[in-house]
Amino acid sequence: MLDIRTLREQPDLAKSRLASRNADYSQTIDAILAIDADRRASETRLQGLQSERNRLSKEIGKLRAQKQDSAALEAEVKSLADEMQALTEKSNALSDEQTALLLVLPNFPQPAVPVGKEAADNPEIRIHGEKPSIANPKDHVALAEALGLIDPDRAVKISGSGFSVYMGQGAKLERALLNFLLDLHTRDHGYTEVSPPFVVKRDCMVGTGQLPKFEEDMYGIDGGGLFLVPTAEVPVTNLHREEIVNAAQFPIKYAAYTPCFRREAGSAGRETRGLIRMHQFDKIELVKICAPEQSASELEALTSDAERVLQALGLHYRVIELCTGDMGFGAAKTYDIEVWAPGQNAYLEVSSCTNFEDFQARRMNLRFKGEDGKNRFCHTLNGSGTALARLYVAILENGQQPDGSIHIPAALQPYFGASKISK
RNA sequence: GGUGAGGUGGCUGAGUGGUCGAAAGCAGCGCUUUGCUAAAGCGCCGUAGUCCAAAAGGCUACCGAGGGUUCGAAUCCCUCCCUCACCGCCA
Repeated sequence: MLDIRTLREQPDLAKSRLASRNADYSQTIDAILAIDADRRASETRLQGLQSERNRLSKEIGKLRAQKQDSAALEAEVKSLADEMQALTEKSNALSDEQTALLLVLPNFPQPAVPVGKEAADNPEIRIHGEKPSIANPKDHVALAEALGLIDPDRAVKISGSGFSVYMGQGAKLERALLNFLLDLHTRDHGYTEVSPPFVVKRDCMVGTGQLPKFEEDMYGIDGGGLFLVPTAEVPVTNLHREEIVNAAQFPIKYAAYTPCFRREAGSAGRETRGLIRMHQFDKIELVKICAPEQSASELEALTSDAERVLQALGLHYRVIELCTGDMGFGAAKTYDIEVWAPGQNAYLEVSSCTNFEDFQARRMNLRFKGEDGKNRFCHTLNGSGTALARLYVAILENGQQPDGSIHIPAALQPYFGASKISK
């Protein structure tokens, strides 16, 4: 959520900073400012009446204490009631309206973020390793089915399209990856492991920015009061919502595994083959909470931590920076990490590392006490470390051998218990 | 799920209709004094909104949340949430 004061004091600057996103928000900002002015006028008037009421009520108390007649004053206070009631309702309605609009306004991209409209405009920041030379690479679906690692048909039978079932060695590979990733980040990168609920309240979804704007992409349950988590970002970042955290703990670093549930509404037919885009997938998420001054360098470190996953597994990847038009709703700056998948002849996004600055913190009222004693909003960041299904795709497609077996990267072998998968 | 108790400022905890944003203690900050690894005294010490060009300052709201009664609500009434204890059920 953007600061209403910024919008009020520098509306033109605010409009220009949002102009590079792929929608025009100037009308929304104008609407917010009109509501804000109306709201404040109503509140000022109301507060004047409240003040008058309070003053008269104290007079009444004094008169009664002295056994004197207070009927005239009581009538005067009563005469204020109708206008006070009307102003209270108006102020509340305007306040709700203002908040509702503020919640659908995206974050400002950082000034240095490259301006662009779509994915093709995202600059490549760095590239690691090289594409392996594999003659006539098979794709992961063919490889996995041949080895019995997944069972797509039965997944559809029990849950519908967009779900997967891992079987036998396939299931064990998934479990090995989870343990490998959590160990890597907690042991080598200093993250604290968190195992959160997979269901969260609506307020949490608003806090991290999934709601109210993207409800159609979420799985709501219990009449809309609870949601299946679309990413561990939601429960983990919200752990400290409505808190004033101790700045001495900064940067707070959490690593969490959860399954991720996404409707993927509107993306039917896109990248739907195999494990690449699903309604449920596993992911290790890295979350950081820090002071504003730290967030820029923490984003670089976070991205580096996620890259280490691919380096350790010997996978070729590249890092791109998202342009203004391609960045997520709450993002101020985002790096995507894309791993090479020979069977797809394409790079697959396996991690998205984002600095949200104070956008989420303001929504969830997450603060710390500054050195001057004032409460300030924290900065929040998160990044996948990494998504599992696409990493799984990369391991199968990069590890495929001419005999149909799959080579398991050395770093993963202690977790998997074997150096290859074969029939 | 049942019964009972309870939710007050960073913490403990008083307060059952009026001058209570709220006693007191602890913690924190500042000053003073004496000195020695601390003590005493004094002062300050919640959050948010709003008014003012800004500062200073004023005003309003907030005692789990939301409604209601009243001239006036931390205090009375209703609904809900949460915590604790015991019982029931259960992986």
